[in-house]
Amino acid sequence: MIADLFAESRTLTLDPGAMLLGGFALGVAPALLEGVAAIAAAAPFRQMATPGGRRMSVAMTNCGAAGWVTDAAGYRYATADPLSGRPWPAMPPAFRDLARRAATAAGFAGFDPDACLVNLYRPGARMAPHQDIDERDMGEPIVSVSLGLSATFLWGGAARGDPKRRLRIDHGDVLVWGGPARRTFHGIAPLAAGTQPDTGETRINLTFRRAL
DNA sequence: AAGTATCT
DNA sequence: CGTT
Repeated sequence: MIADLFAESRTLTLDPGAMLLGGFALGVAPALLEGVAAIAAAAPFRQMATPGGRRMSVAMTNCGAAGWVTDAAGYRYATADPLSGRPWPAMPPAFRDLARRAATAAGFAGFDPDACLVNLYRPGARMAPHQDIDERDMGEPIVSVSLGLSATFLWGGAARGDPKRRLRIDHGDVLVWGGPARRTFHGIAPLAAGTQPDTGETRINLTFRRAL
């Protein structure tokens, strides 16, 4: 059946423990973007500094009990926004629900994120390949939601120098990785300029983690 | 090094 | 290469 073939083509296994769920978040994308606006009103996007002193091209904020931060002191999770001293905005129920459903679809039932890093990419913004290794329990997966402008996702291997696959990720796509793929090096190529109906000239990424 | 520059 |  054509519909089944289409549905099949929307899911791609990258490696054992790593899946691209094409369009998985499309239906809730408007609700997610409303949530992002509310979060940014309370905890504005800001370009953090790496421990090496370079300003990141991606602007970030967080919601949930913990938020990922970086500054001269290093990479870590913080329960308060360093800009305001107040707790990060609560994780909207629609965020948590989407993350849990995506994790379950990828074989990680029971995922309960306590942190959501919100990344804002403008044209030229990028994320150099890295591992997500600041979380306490590496047995918990990562759920990454793409909204707005399409991007090129770089999917590497267990070592920094491993070759990277280049995957186009579009509005509503969700990537989930865990288990044997949990420490895979990954990144985002410099964002190409463009316009998208829901987010204008930007890409928004929501990355859900169990941090604490 | 979740950063960049520079060379083959 | 270096406010890792």
